[in-house]
Amino acid sequence: MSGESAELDTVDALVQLSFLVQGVLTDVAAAYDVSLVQLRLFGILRDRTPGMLELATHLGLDKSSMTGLVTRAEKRGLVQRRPSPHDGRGVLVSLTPEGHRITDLGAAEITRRVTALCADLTPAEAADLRGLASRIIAAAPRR
Amino acid sequence: MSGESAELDTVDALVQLSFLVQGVLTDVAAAYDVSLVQLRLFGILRDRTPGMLELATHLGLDKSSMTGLVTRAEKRGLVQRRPSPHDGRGVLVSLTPEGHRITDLGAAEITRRVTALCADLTPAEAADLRGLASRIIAAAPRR
DNA sequence: TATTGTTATACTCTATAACTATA
DNA sequence: TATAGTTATAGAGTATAACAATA
Repeated sequence: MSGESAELDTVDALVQLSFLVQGVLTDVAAAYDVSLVQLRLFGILRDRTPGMLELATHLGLDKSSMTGLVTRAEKRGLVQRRPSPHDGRGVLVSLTPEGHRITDLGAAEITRRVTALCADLTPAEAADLRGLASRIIAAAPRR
Repeated sequence: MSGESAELDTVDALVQLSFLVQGVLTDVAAAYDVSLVQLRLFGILRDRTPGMLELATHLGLDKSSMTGLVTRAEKRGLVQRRPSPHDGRGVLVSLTPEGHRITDLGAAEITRRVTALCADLTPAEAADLRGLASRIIAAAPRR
């Protein structure tokens, strides 16, 4: 919440760091002319071919919000809907080759730029940071 | 970008941590029925009484986006516009008492919940985390 | 009846371009 | 001319409620 720099307490440091990282994610998404939510959607589709409800759960959205999200990505040729073979009501969403391509490029760019943020840390310090962050993540309630 | 838990590299750990913290911020904002951007706006107004262009710069928005943002907050009685005494074209934006109230409550709640995220860290570990995060923030290009 | 997904509707947030009014 | 701000417009993203089709 606070202002420029100066001495930061732990809460301010974590909040500002989160804005820094999210800024990178948003920038990278924008470079491919998609939103951060779209990029998260594509990240999920990298490993899976879920239905609309499952996607909505993972992204924390209402199912009705998924319809527009997927439709817009579909119109741009980045994802596709296919009828579920097991359930006549369901559709399965998957990446197209083009969607896969920008997902991979985006992920690589995110890795590059977040790594660059840590350029001033020694390998041991980066490992410390990874360990502390991982413990916070592991302890946090599953969302 | 990755999935559940398992071993995280430094980039994944920072990305997931940023979502965790941003989730807290968004939750707290939603508890007061405002958006995260609104809460950031109020945070700026805590210390200052800027004009629209200055606000737009701080929030990384176009000036035209500020108009609606401020107007919606103004309609809810959380901020107010006053004509600038020095420049007949300008307006100065400030918090109302009610706006100040929810800003303070929101900030306290954020502190509480982000601190809770770190509950499993020892004081020394929290200090390490603060130091590492602060260095990343200090090294990052001013946005 | 319950579940999956879409549609209709309404609102916030955002940007671009054109405009008004001051400087 | 340049600057501060608003308006008009368009589109993404979101939710609620009502709906259709299938289970």
